[in-house]
Amino acid sequence: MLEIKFVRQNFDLVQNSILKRCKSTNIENFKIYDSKVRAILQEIEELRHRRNMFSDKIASMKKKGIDSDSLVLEMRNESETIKNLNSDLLENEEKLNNILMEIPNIPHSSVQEGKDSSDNLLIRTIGKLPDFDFEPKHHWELGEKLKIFDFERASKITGARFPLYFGAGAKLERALINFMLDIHTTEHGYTEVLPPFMVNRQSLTSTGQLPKFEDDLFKIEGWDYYMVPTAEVPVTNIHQNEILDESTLPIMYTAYTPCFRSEAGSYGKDTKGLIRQHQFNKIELVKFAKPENSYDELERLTQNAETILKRLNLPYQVVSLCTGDLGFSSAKTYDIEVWMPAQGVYREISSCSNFENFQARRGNIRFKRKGEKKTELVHTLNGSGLAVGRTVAAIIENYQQKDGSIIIPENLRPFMGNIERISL
RNA sequence: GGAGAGAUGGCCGAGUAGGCUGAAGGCGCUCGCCUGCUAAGCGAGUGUAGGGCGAAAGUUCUACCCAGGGUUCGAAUCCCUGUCUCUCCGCCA
Repeated sequence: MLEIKFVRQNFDLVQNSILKRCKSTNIENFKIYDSKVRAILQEIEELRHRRNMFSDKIASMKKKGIDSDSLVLEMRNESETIKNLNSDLLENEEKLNNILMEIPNIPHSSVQEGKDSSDNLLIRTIGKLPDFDFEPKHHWELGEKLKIFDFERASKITGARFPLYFGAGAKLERALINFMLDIHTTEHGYTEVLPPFMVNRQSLTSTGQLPKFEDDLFKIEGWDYYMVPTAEVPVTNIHQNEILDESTLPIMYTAYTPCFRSEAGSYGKDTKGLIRQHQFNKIELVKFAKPENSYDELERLTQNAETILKRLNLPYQVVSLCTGDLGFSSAKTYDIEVWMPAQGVYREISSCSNFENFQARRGNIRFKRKGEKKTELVHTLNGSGLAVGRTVAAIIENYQQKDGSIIIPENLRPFMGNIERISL
């Protein structure tokens, strides 16, 4: 959320930034409701001031034994007026707030203007593409042949787009989770967190999934709970409504969670394999940083995610999302895309963002500098480190052999009982 | 699932026969003093948000004692609903 004062004073800039994002959010009514709210508020405050004064007067009259009935009667009416004005106020405030909650973050000045992913800026390309002397197969073909996953049976258990791993496949997924968590905790200094896998409405509002993107979520019927779409939500909300001590910043957490997404609007896209599932595993990196450091922290966080790919010897590229492709809450985002040989394309495997104080304002996450009395909003950042299912897919495709077996990346072997390859 | 107790400022913790209590006290924090360092000690200050006036220091008004309703001229204090925490019983991985 942007600060209401900022929107009021920089209305054109805000509107412009929505245009740059190629979004159609209409904020014209902001001005109307804003001035209405302010006018009503002023009136109420005056009336309340009067009421407070006369209440004191009534108190002292009663003490002295003076008759105050007429004054009481008058104040009774006035209280009624205040009550009516107040419901008027609430109504307008709600409308104003709804608009405010749907305004996306302002892109950082370094973010390239563009309409969609085709305008994203390539930052770097790392690693050597594998050189096959045969036609590389898709991971789902290889995986099903090796009997390490079975999408048919998964759909029987639940429905389309759910994973079901067996044997070395299940182990590979688990090994990667441990591999990633170990590197982030022991080498990059993150604290491991295991959060709830369901979150409430307030938490999703803090991080920006709600109110706008309810359709993307799985909701628990009869509860105010939702399945986590990403660990970003529970982990960022650890410090919801807190005032952090400056000396603890940056706070760095890493968490494994499964992620649940309805994938509304993506029917027909990536229908096969592990790329787009309703449930997938992900390791998340989350930081709470001081404003002046947050862009350095973003670079570091992105590199932390890249480290995993480097250790696995998977080729990838990093792109900076253009304004049109940027997520709602983000001011700047780097996507890390891993090479998928069968399709011959780079696919997103991590998304690392700086939200500046956009989420912090919604979640009321602040810090206090030593010697200062004012609190400030922290900057929040997060990124995948990495999406596990897609990493499995990438390993299978990049490490496939002519005979259909899969070589296990060397650094991962200690986590796989030291086996060197998955074969029939 | 049944029965109780509680929710107050950065933290701990007073305050319920309704009216200068934005809220005692303590801790913490900030500034100053003192002790050749440190610790201790002494003094002063120290909530948040919004609005008015002021160049600023400041000043003034409004709101906030879990949340939302209600009673009342007036509620941290009374009533209702909800949420969360704790204790006991039951059940259970």
